[in-house]
Amino acid sequence: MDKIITRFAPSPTGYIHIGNVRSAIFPYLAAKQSSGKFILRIEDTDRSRFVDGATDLIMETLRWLGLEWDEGPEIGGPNAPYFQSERKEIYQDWAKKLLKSGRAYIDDTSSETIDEYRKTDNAKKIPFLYRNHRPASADLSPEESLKLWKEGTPIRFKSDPKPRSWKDEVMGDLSAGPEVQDDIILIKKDGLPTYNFAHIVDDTLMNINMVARGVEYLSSTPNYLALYEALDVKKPLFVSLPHILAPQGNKKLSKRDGAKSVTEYRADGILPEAMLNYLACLGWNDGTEQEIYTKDELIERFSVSRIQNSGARFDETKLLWMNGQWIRKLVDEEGIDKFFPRTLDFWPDSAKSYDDDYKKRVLAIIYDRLKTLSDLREMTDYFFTDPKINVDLLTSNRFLKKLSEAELESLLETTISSLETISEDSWNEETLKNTLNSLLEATNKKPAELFSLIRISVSFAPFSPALDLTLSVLGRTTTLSRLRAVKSALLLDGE
RNA sequence: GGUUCCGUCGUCUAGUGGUCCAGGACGUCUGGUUCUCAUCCAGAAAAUCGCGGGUUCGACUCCCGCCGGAAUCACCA
Repeated sequence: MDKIITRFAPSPTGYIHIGNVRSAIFPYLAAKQSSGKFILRIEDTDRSRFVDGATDLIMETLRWLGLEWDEGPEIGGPNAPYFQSERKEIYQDWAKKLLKSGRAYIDDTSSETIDEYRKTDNAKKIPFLYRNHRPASADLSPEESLKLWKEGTPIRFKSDPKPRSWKDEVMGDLSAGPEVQDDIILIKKDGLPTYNFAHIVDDTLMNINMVARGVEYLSSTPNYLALYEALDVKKPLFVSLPHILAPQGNKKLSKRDGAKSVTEYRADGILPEAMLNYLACLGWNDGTEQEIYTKDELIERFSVSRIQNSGARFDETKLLWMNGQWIRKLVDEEGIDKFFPRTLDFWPDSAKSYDDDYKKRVLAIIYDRLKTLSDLREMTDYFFTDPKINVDLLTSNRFLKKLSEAELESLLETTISSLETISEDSWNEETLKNTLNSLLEATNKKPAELFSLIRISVSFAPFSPALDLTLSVLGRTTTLSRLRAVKSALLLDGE
């Protein structure tokens, strides 16, 4: 297979959200699969939309997802620089080539005049095409144009409108008529190129042979085709990526509908593995029924031809499910010790004073009910701090409400004395399980009653892991003191 | 408005003329796992394959028309 050299070419206008990160993921997978190259190029030719720090945000996102680039900012490479703003002369040289071959012209028509053209055409109900209004300078000889051009004068492409057809790896065979081809701006008044021109120059220079971008570029492709021809350079493979749709409606997901940045999900406790997996499988599948893929599996199975050609809706619920799957997969495969560092930012404040070893023990019994790492904050508080005793919660429990407070108190008394017989050294899951079981027999209570009582007394949480595990991690001292505290509270309440 | 693209369960999708009265996953519901919540397991409901014609012995799959949705029409990318 030919090596695929491709690129992700964002504009530094803000963060990357889930709606546009696919145009990084898919080309990355294609490049890696073919042992090719994935290049990061920053398209910062529009200085009015430039946002400070956006490039860092973009790089951070790519790195978090594990999409390392082979050439680009901070890494360098044979085609540096990778910021378009630093490549101005290159584009101007290429534009001059077009001037020289008569395929471009200098044009200082004011935007007011252009607006007027547009208005009159609209009034006449004919589609506005700039090539119907070419200025006199379009007829200048190449030598004159070249001599007259100076920075500050825009350069326009002299289009060659005719029916064009091309192949898109996702959409299939496409075609468009001459009516969509026009004299597009190559070099702007500020001397910088437009995207339309710059990306073709850069892609050519960087030997890029596959261009993946959103479907919004589909309608400009005929113009690009004309440019490739006029420049006499090789065309890349075109890959059009359908949009990701917002949760409601049929519009593409955008920041306006509150599309979160990819890294915001990191703060929410989403694993990069899950995010990559989810995003890759949104609008792509390998034809099997597999749902969970590692990055290496994605690289191995990926194919552009299996990218869906209609838009896909972003479904956070499924992402959450997938994240839970990944938490379990990673812990089960790599163990708690290796997984633990990922959880560091997500423990409740009350956990601060506890050592890693204790937190790991908590994690080991709780991880299989996490959907996100941030669930840790709500789910583990009682392991680190004594819960607030709430007698009502206890007495209104559906299994306990048929017992009187006196009965509950005496049950607790029995439990305490029974647990006291376990020494500090033998306080573990197994002993606890046995003790709890004999307690069940001795008291002649249903597990629903006895275990609910103990569980609630010790946690006052809506749920907890299995009782023997919970008590074993809490430890002898804490367990007993919490049970005693509830017993006294019950006594007080009864008076 | 012109041009282009798209159209299978609520959602993501499998499906390239018969093996599909349409399969999987998320979500929902039910049951099981000594208490809870979750996991896990078992099961259920859920798509007249956008609509209408045609081709064919046979169409979700091919052709035509229509409808619906989206994208684009910048000295933005």
